[in-house]
Amino acid sequence: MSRKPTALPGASMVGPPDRLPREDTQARRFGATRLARATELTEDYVELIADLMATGGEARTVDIARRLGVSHATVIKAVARLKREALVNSKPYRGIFLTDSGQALAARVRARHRLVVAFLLALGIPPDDAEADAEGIEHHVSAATLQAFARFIEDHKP
Amino acid sequence: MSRKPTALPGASMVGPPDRLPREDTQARRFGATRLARATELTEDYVELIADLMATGGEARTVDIARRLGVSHATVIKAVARLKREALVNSKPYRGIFLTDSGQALAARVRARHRLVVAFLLALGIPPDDAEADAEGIEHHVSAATLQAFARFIEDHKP
DNA sequence: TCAAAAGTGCAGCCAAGGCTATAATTTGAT
DNA sequence: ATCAAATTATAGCCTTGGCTGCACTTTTGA
Repeated sequence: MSRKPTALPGASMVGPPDRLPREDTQARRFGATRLARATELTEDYVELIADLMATGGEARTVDIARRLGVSHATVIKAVARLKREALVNSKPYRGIFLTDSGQALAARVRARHRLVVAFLLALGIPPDDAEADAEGIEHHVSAATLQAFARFIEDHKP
Repeated sequence: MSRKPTALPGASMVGPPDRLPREDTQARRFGATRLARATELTEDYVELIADLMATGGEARTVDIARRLGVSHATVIKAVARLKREALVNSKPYRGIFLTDSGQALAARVRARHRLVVAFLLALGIPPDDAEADAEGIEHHVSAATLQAFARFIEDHKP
């Protein structure tokens, strides 16, 4: 069978950067996607906490759990992680609060989310699907794509 | 503090279906996104295996590992899971093969991937970003959105 | 006021998806 | 034919993100 030598890391690199999706290119892309996946939940939590505080004045474990559809124990563990990452503060039996960097992240995430939803709506996608899809898509949109979305919305103003 | 009653599951539902994103709606959306996340890797593997077989005639553990940028041990574990899910076949020290349902899934995933990339390109996003973003986005695109993407591409043919 | 309900926290379990290190098998070259 | 290199497999460990069950505070309301 083939047993092709498959270009070792340190290999020559004499030829032109061939136009085929080189292995390491794809590997880098997968790595990036993997990283994005890891930050998805963080972004979801921070965005949700900001939302709860904005509308109800406080973010409680049980509220987050209900909105996310997970058990409260899961939320407590996640919040512990967010605390380690200095995105939230909390004291036992007192609510959960965003730190400054938590708020900054929330603002960024929120803006991006709105833009993605607006874009999907401008494309003519039904609101329910737009919201649902945005939830998953928003975490994987590069700056270039975000810009393109914004441009499209601008060009399709009523 | 507020301590709002938060509409229990079986609750009356007398009032109008209020326009705010109801808790359970959002919870359902998050659940769906969570599910999508769980299937992402499956889809990536199946797509990659199909690709390797199409171009090189076989899919080997080490090839998959290199393309994905993970260790071979990780691949072996993932393949074991795919086997449990009846998407691939494999015998020790022999390659990895897609079952019928594996091939069907691969075909679907591949078509969707191409469509998403084509859409991003049609939007004017640079090829590199388009490819990278598609990798993450493709797993979160509903049928409705996919249709909208196809329509857009059609409408923007040169 | 004080007991029940609601909310919070903790321990321990599971599966997934990573890893390294070690063992086993196959392949290729001499 | 043999032996080294490549490939494949296994074992054991870690973290994350789920869960349930139990214990502990806080809040509420009779």
